[in-house]
Amino acid sequence: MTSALKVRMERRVTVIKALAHPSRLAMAEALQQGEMCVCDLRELVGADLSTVSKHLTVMRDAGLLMMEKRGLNVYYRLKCPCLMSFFECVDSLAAQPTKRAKRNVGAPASK
Amino acid sequence: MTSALKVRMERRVTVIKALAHPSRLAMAEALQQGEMCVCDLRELVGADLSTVSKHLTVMRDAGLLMMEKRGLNVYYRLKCPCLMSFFECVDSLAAQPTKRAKRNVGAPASK
DNA sequence: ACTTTACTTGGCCATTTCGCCAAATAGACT
DNA sequence: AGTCTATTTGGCGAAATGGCCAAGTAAAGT
Repeated sequence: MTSALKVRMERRVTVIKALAHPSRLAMAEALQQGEMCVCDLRELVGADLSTVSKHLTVMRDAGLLMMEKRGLNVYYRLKCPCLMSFFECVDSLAAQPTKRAKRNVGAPASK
Repeated sequence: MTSALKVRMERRVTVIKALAHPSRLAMAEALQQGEMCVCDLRELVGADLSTVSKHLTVMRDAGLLMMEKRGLNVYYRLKCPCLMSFFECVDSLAAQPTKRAKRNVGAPASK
């Protein structure tokens, strides 16, 4: 892999990895409706506040989110307009029951 | 997080994780030009053949790729038509220099 | 100034992912 | 039958990721 290609891929991977977790994905989807504060997002995913905060940091570092402190609350919002079509693409793949049969390869075809 | 939401997010995450690695991403991009055999993909990413094979398995399990054996070679091709617009979305985010200042900025250029 | 509320950060441990090597498999060739 | 050649699989250590607790920070209220 050439150095230039590698750099380009690594930049992409940073963004993709930021979405590669159920809680982060759920938060990203929810934020399509508009900004939310950390405590609302915490309620959505039901994890420890510190865990949620770290997830948000990952997404922010990747450039997915903006944060803004107003009063005691910190509000996050999406930075990109294209997540919707991205999710549609992912869902079209996720819908397929494509996972290979694991372990039991030699099983009799009883179906 | 409701159980239904969690399941939906986990399915998405499987697909997204399959793209969340520089080598896998580079292979997915290359496969947009058409099918390639494992040895070609190995040359592209420059890793051990066994490593490449495992990466391909991850993408296949996620439903991103189809495989077909012809003669001695195994050919992989993309299963989805929507990766292009997905990459455009990701790149639009990856282009921004949004990463917060990290601890060690003086990173080595490349290897 | 002290307290509360809303979050972030540090630390630690468990789990997952990655990449190499070595061994197994499968089709083609002799 | 054996022997290539192409690829997959098993195994293992190293590195990255995730989640909880505890401690730190910052704005607001008293």
